[in-house]
Amino acid sequence: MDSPAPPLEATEPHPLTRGHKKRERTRRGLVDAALRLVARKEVGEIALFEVAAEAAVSNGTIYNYFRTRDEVLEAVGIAMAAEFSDAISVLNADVQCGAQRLSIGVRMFVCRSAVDHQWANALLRIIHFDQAMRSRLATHVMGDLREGLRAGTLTYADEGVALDLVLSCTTGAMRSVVQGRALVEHDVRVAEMILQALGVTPAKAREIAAKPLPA
Amino acid sequence: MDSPAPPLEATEPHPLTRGHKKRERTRRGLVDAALRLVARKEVGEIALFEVAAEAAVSNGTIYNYFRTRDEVLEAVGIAMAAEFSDAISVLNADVQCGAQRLSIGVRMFVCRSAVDHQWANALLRIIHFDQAMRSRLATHVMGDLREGLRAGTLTYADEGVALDLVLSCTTGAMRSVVQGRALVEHDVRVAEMILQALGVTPAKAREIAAKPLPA
Amino acid sequence: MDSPAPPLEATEPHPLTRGHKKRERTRRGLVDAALRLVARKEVGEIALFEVAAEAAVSNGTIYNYFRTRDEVLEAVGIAMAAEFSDAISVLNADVQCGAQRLSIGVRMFVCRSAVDHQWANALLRIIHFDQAMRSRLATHVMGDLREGLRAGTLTYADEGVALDLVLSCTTGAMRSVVQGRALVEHDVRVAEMILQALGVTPAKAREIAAKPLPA
Amino acid sequence: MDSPAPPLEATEPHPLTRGHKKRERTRRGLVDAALRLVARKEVGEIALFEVAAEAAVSNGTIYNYFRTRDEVLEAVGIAMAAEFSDAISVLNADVQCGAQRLSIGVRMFVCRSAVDHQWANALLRIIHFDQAMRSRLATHVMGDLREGLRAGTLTYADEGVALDLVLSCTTGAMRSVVQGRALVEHDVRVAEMILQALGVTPAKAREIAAKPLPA
DNA sequence: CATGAATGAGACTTCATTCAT
DNA sequence: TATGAATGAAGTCTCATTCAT
Repeated sequence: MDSPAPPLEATEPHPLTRGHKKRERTRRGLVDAALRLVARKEVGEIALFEVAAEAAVSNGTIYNYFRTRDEVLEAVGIAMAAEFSDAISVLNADVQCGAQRLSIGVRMFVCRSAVDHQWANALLRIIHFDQAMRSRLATHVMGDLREGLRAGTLTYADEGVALDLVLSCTTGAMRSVVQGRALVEHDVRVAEMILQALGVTPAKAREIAAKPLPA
Repeated sequence: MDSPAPPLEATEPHPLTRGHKKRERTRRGLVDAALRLVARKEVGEIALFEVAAEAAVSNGTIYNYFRTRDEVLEAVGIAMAAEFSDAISVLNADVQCGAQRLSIGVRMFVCRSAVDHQWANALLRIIHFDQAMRSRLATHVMGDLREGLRAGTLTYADEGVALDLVLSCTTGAMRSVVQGRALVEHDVRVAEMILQALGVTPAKAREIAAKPLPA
Repeated sequence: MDSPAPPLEATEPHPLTRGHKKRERTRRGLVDAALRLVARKEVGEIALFEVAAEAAVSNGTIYNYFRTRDEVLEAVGIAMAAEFSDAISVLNADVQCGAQRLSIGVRMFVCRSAVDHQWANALLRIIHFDQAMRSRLATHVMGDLREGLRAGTLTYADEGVALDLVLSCTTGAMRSVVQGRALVEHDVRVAEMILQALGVTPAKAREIAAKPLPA
Repeated sequence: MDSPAPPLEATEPHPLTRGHKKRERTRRGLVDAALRLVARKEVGEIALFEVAAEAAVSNGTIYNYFRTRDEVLEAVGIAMAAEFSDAISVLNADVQCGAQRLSIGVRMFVCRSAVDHQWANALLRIIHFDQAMRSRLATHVMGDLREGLRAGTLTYADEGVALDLVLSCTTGAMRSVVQGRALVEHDVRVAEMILQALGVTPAKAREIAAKPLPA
């Protein structure tokens, strides 16, 4: 996956085939299996026959769906990215304020990490090796940053640096949580500091960060 | 970033042997070779015969110095850690203020990344796979954080979260720089935001972050 | 090159079935597809799924017509042999003299090779791997040789050696032509030398070889 | 080996290494093993692990000497070619007359085929798949042809066609012999016909072909 | 019959590690 | 101690063949 990543939407090649229902199910099974493995071990250590075994299919079946090992891992990245987009869209539903949205996003990621270590590990690993994943997340964050700037809630010198900060701190916190260094209200603390870094006053930051998460 | 660089060489078993000078040189050559490779490719992709070739020794020679592949990589981590200690010691020389020291540390890491991508890549990769490395950095940062808190310059709710933030943001910025997203005064911007996150007012943060780096 | 083309179709098991027309068409499509592939690559390198793709049928369909990969290739040999019989029958129409018939046969094969490389390649490959093909050609040649001997036009010590010579030289020339080493009147030159080898005087050989080919 | 065959002399990479005696022995063992296999089965059917087994080395050892499967087969072609050059040089030692040399060459190849089927099979297979081999043989034959033409012993319209004829007939005869269709004095008969094809009168051809072979 | 997903044996290749020299 | 040949387990990928739909 170091390769220049062609733009692969990749999910409706034979929409009209007969057995295409089963096909999609198997493919999904393979990607899910791979995701479970990514959650457990380093990407480079995953053998394809493990993926096959985890998905309960034969060794060669993988190659009915992916031309190469890298294509499998790429599909994993894409799948996870899709999930994020969904998850994040839900969060954004009602909230208008950019700073608030940021806070909610950060906290949701941290909280989910605490609850679902597998998910968090998979995410962290994929962000590390799949550049595309990073930029997908960036898109969402960027929107919130700009909204906050426009509304005057946020102040920051450079958008790129701000984006970096949000992403790095969130993933850093997720890693901490996964590694067992979670605290009470870890999510709130992290969000608070991020907001301060983005120019929100400590008091206001504490207030925004403390708001209850949407159900 | 603190503490007078502890002597972390940890590898003088036979201080009085005859060929012991040469032995150390060869060993060092191997570790350096490995470091150069780590700078270029993912740790998991490095083959031992590449290390041997890079160090211009034979395949089997490696096993006169290391029992296993992992031991080689471990040594790489230790070597890099030693270098940090050196690098950081220099920074510590004259500055007393914790916030100031933090700022200088962050900026030095970011600046060096801009100048020496190989170094930065190696560091980022090693932090990722070698847990020990991370805690070594943490020690230094922690000292500065506490000093800042004692002096009243910094305010933060939780030390662990603050530590995470400093480390994540710094490595995040390094990654950005390595990937070509560097800006003018990137280091200053990042330090500024980190200070704000740690409770320093925007004005004061700007002032501290803007101070010239020690030669 | 002799004998009125024996009916070598050998594959009419159910002559009265309903879908039997279509069945034969599909089968023929498969064999033709295989032939096109044989013309392009070495027999051992041809994968069945390529045959299926080339014939625009599904993977498994092949097994409704052939029990095994080798059966497919065997059918290819048989099909090509049938074609030869046809091609050669045409030549036989009017000519009586064995030497003349030989000359015409050789020249036709060489000329067609120049015009249709695919055909030549397929033939050369099949002769190489399918022994049956070789003996089928031999039958035709043998007749002409004997006729020539009886008529006193040809003189040769051993029939087997003469046969070898005719076949080897003809296929050798075909290979040359396919590989781009064709000359003007290549066919005539080759026929001439073969006739000389078979005891025809140079002058007479030249005369026979130069006769125009039947339309 | 379909690739454009780089000019590989390939036999003195590390002439000064310590264990290079053993190295050469192992390499030779591998090529010999491969040759034995080529004599038994089609080139495309030879698996590398068979070569390893035949040479009594481990699977991976092959890759200490060859980068890829094709390189192994290429080495086989080169080895056989070297042997030919040697064999043929010996024949040429004393004989001056081109026609005579041709006759001797053809007969030696046919006779050796009768005695050593493995050798013949290997040669036939390699000529078929390794174009370089063919041109190497051609060089020798060409010299004799030209000498014969100059001396007036041979008469032929085109050198290329004559070359084809000599090579095709000789290999054709070798194949016959290997397949058990050998006759008494097969070699003499073939040489005789080839000479006739090259313009030698039947009487003279018989005389030249019948000369005893050099010890 | 056609389809094409699934199978699984088997091929190629890599590489950490051992060991005789 | 240095060398580098040998090892063999492990992994990636191909493809003939089967079978439920």
